[in-house]
Amino acid sequence: MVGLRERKKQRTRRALVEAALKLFDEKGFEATTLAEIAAGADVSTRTFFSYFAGKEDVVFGDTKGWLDTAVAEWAARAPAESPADLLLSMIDEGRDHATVHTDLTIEEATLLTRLIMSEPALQARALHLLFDSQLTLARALHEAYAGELDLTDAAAAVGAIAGAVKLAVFASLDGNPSPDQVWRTARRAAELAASGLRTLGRRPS
Amino acid sequence: MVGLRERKKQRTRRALVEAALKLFDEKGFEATTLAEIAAGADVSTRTFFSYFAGKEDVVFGDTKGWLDTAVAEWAARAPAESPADLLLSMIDEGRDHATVHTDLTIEEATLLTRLIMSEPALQARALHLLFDSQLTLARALHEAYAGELDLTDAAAAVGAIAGAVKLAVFASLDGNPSPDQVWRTARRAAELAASGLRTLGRRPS
DNA sequence: TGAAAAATTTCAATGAATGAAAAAGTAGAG
DNA sequence: CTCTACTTTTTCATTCATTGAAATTTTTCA
Repeated sequence: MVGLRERKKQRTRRALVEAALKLFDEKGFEATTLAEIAAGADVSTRTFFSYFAGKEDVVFGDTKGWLDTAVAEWAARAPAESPADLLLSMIDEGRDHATVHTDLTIEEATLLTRLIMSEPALQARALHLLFDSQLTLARALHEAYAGELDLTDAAAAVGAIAGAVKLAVFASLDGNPSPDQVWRTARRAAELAASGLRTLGRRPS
Repeated sequence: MVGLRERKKQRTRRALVEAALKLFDEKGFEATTLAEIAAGADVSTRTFFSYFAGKEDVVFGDTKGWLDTAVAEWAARAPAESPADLLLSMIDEGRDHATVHTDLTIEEATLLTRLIMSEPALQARALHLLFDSQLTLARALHEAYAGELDLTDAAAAVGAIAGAVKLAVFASLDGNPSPDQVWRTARRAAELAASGLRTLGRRPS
């Protein structure tokens, strides 16, 4: 089923991503022009746009796609657990999910992180992506726990966990933590949000 | 100290904002060109950029400025209350703060909300703005509660409250709520985050 | 092979954003 | 009032992202 055409397209796509990442790394996101990326992948500038909707999309690849898929899967299981527990287990499983559904090397992942951290445009895009899936998840939970959880509360719950994790992880990123440390930070933040902030105030671990 | 020069600049700025808002309302954000905005304010296109860094900035005005100011003020008071209470009181006071420090009519505010809700680019920008001040606030809290609250926990706390409020409010916006209802939603979401999500699961109010 | 279908390239335009130099307007001294 | 220093605005020219359309090349398959 994977004819020459498909194979070629995949190759071109990868070439574009690699060329782009290389250039972004070397000269920065802003300073890299689409013309250069296209040249690096040996295609015309116009062709770039039949693979990606814009410069930023090279960086985020199919993030939206698998975020939506993951959200749908989790939501489907919802009724089995309490909202809080479900949200927590998502963090844990997200870890595996991420490693499986992403085809990036550690180096690439690190580079992407650095890029997103430093480029405002990418940061904004990332936040937007995250926000959208939170909304999707909230709606899904609202459906899943029909009658027990109104949309606003579902949104508040999802937002609280996601917000806690997001900000905690980001804040911790300064110290160049290992992926493992990042996940630990995420889990702690999620626990904190689930248990309530009132438990705060004294020295944490 | 308010010579002709200053007055004129303020007038031009207001003219630009008004022209832009009018056009955005009529034809949408994307469809409006800078040339049209400039024409509407009777200045050259180039002049637009000496007032705003870009098209999006017309919409957000000095949001970043007063967000930062507000954050600084709140953080200064921090040691007086527990982190959770401080965060909660920020919601309440934010309401007054917003009405005082904003020079928009209700109609304009409504229009801006609609715009931001519908234009992805503006949404992304808004999220980014919010994110930045959360980070600032988290750092400020970390300083304020020196020794008692590590940065990651501070970030988690701020992120949880802000995330809950953000998503809950956004989700509730579908029903064209009154400003008052919006603030109530915000407060409920904040309470929820502060008390912990585990309190969820049964019918809320 | 020889189309039909799909992808790529070329060409042309629009619109945002920015730099630089020329032109207009404003403040203040005399 | 009027000249000069200082600011702002306007013009002009350019770069770059993004998009549409037509022409061209590739791939697929009967």
